[in-house]
Amino acid sequence: MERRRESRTTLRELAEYTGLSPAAVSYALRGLQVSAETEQRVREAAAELGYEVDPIARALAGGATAVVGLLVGSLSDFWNQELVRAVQRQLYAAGRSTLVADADGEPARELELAERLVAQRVDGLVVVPIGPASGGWAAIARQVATVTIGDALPGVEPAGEVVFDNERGVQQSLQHLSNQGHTRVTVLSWAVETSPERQAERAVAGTAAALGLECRVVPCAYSLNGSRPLALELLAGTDRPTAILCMSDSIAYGVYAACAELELSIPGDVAVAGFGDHPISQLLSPPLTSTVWDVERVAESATDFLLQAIGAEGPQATLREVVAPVLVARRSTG
Amino acid sequence: MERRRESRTTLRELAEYTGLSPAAVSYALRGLQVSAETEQRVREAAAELGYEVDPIARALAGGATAVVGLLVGSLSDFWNQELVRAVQRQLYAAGRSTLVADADGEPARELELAERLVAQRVDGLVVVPIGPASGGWAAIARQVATVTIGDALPGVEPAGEVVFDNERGVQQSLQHLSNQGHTRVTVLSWAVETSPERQAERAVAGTAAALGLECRVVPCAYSLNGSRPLALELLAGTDRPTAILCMSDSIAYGVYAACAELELSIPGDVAVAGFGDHPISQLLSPPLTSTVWDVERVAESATDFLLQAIGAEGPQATLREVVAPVLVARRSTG
DNA sequence: GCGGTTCACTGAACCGCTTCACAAAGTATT
DNA sequence: AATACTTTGTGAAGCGGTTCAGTGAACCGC
Repeated sequence: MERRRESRTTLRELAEYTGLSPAAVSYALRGLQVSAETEQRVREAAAELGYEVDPIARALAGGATAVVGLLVGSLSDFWNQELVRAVQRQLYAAGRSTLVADADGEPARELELAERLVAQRVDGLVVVPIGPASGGWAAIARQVATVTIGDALPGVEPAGEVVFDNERGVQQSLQHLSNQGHTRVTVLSWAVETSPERQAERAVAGTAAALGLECRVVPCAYSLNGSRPLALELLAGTDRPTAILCMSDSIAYGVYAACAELELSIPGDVAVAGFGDHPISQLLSPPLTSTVWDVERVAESATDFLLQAIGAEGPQATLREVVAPVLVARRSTG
Repeated sequence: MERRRESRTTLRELAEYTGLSPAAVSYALRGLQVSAETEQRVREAAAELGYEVDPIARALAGGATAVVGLLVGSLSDFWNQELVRAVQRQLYAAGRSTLVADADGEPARELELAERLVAQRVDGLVVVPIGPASGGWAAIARQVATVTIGDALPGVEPAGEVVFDNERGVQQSLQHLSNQGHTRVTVLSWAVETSPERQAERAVAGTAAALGLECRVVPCAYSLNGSRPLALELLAGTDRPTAILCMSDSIAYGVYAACAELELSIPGDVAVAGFGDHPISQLLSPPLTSTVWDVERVAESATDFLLQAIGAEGPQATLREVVAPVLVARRSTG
């Protein structure tokens, strides 16, 4: 396409203009080492000439890029889409750009994407992992401030993490289903086979036992299209569960679709509960019972943590926030 | 956070290792100017040393970044979220990363974001505008290959554009509503006040007249939360329309929410039609009548155009694709 | 009035890659 | 055999910032 950059004014030009050395200007622009008077003068000159630092040059020279990588395990999941939007917005407000990468449900792709982001010199990394994270993350976290949302990364002491209290979330959901008189519930969770000890599953087993529920965990892709065929199979079978707990609203949508195809009524024939509470869930018919993980709140904490970590001098203690589940009972569970 | 980049091997090291000059290696890595034999040797050495070019350095020196900017007018719109996912995936397949920016419904913010993306040295720009695009776009398009999706950018001859045949889309929708016996329809469109001559509105007026419909166009934000209050007002009023045509499914969702609050039945009390056909729309009750704009297809064309433009030598003719509307009649319109 | 600090600023090297002008060697042309 | 192109490769100058060692002036206590 043979496009030319319009030549923006450079720091050197600004230096000449102000009669200072490039070094002085560089410092002045960052409020370092120079007298208030000089800083002022440089600022004004910069405004006059319409000067703006070149993020690329700054990055190469070892400075910050003002770009943050946002690595999402599966962008097919609607809740994650909302999360991306929210994080993106927060980072924008903090003057940073967002490099988004989607592992598209392939755990193996995550690390590669992370490396790519690091190569792009992102100042920080927000990871919404989809297990099982292979090794190699430690090296990433060593090079760049990393915050995780949801699952943890193995062998990594991230700068910050926002974790969902899935255990309590599952407990509440199962409790609720049990209260509604359900006894046979299937849990659709994308993570089961990949990391056997994961919270949610332990919680399922424990709580189910306590409640006397007959409970089964079935692995399921993290999207509408992933869950529909599975749900069809599940619901068409002879030992249809009386309730399905989906570890994401997107999964629940697939179940709704399957029910529509099989002409099963919710919650009459089978109750359905989601996780995450996407804005659309309350518009479904029946409105979907779900567990709220406040997207905005999560995004805010994550970016807070990240910005703190980026700003901090040495390695700090891991910042951590556990997000409490809030069950919203709607009509999909009776 | 005081994080150190692990020192990757540099091109200079690779040059020493192979006994060539840095220049030769640089050329070899890009398959330029050197003998096949040398190229081979360099490639092998690169593999041995685990060398990978530094995208930042390359960008600064004037090469390509392999990063594409994706600028979305409103990421609150669910269809746009899907579009971002799709474009992101396509670009990933082409070996490129995506810098996502969301104007968050503020037309004024778009240009600033675009400039930021250009400053980041993106190789190309995909813009999903929300009008009215102010001037300044021409400068952007001159610097970087630009593809638009949906509305056009004023004063710009983009490298490519994917446009929706909104005119026919609206025609079909109104025709359909008319066929269902509706006479008073309100169109919710985010763009009305901002650019009076815009396609859709002209189409509305024209078609409405032809069909003998009493038709009103009301400007509306491009999201669920934006349309709900508006819909409440509209539906609570005395001269409630018999049908509402929403220029995005997200808008329609807000109308559903309003109907639920007011206990109005769809399509009994008011018919609703959307635009874009988000995957969830068919799960609503009643399933939403909408007009399909195939996201994957749109994303593919857009990235195709962009990659061609990036690869091309001189300015080319604008690549253009008009996406035809496909009306999917569901129960929300009776 | 003198060593010792601190403050404000400069010069030059450097980040890692690209590119331009040019050289050496090989091949074609007349 | 002399001239003129190719082909393959080199050296050095950028790209636009940052940073580090160093310099001169001002300030300090005594």
